[in-house]
Amino acid sequence: MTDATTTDQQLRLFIEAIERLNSEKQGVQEDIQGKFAEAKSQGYDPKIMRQIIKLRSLDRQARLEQEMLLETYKCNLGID
Amino acid sequence: MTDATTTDQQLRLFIEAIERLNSEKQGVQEDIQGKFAEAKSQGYDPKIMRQIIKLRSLDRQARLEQEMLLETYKCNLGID
Amino acid sequence: MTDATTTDQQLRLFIEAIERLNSEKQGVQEDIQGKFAEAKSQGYDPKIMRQIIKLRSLDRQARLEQEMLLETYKCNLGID
Amino acid sequence: MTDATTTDQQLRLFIEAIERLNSEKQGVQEDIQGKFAEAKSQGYDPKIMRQIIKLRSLDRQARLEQEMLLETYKCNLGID
DNA sequence: ACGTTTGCGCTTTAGC
DNA sequence: GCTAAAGCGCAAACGT
Repeated sequence: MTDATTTDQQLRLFIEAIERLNSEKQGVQEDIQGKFAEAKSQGYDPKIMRQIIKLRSLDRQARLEQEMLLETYKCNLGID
Repeated sequence: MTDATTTDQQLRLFIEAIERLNSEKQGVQEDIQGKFAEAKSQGYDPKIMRQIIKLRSLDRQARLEQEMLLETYKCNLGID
Repeated sequence: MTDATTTDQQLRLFIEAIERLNSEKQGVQEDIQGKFAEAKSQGYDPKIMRQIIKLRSLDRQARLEQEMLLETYKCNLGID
Repeated sequence: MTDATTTDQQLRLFIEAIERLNSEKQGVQEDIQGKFAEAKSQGYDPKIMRQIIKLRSLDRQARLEQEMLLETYKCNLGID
């Protein structure tokens, strides 16, 4: 077996692994859409649901930023 | 327990289920990035790899389209 | 004057207008970096400054999302 | 007025100046998108336009590089 | 100077 | 089919 073949084989494995993960991700995405559809069939508005999810995400991010900022201040003041 | 409470509870469950799936999706995405990083450390160019994956995906789509078309014909002709 | 020439001229004007706006944008970006540099020379940490700005932006976004959500609820309940 | 207050005030001014410049930048960005929308409504493909602008930009960069190189030589030779 | 990491812009996809 | 939003890739900025 030549080096070139070995190398190509390695690349092929990487590519196939990534493609498999992409399929997995797509599957999860379909599950998400299924959940939205299910909720919609129960009378919930998907648009509002997305806004709520977005808002909760923003709140989480803001809180994490707060903590990071505090941490940075502490580092700058030599408090560890 | 009032109807309103039941409804809110149901909505909450949908929201949390979707948020959980979002986390799952994010995890898979991180795995993908890990694979790219691993490939990069082996000397492969991630940008080129993405192009390859895209091309293979397009080919796959074309092939699936062909298969769907064939299936449609078969259905139309009563062959199954 | 042919139609083709007229069309090309119009496209050219669009392109040049956009390129000019891009230059303008780049100029503003340089002003921003100048401000960061000025602040840094006064002893302020650009990293912390960026975090503060980011945080204030997140807060603004969250507030806007809140208002949008409220508005959507009102629409759904037929309150205008 | 304490030093701390002075410092905070100065930081605040920097932050607000940068936020104002960010708004300005965002405004220019919106103008750009407006131009693209206008071009699109005239039948031009924004995607292709972006490719053209990118190409012209690359050419310009190469030209600027040449000019910088020339400048470097001039400095090295004491010509200014 | 390089590598890492974050922010910004584009592309694509989902909803109307 | 179009508009709007979310995810992704790229590039610039920071730290080492």
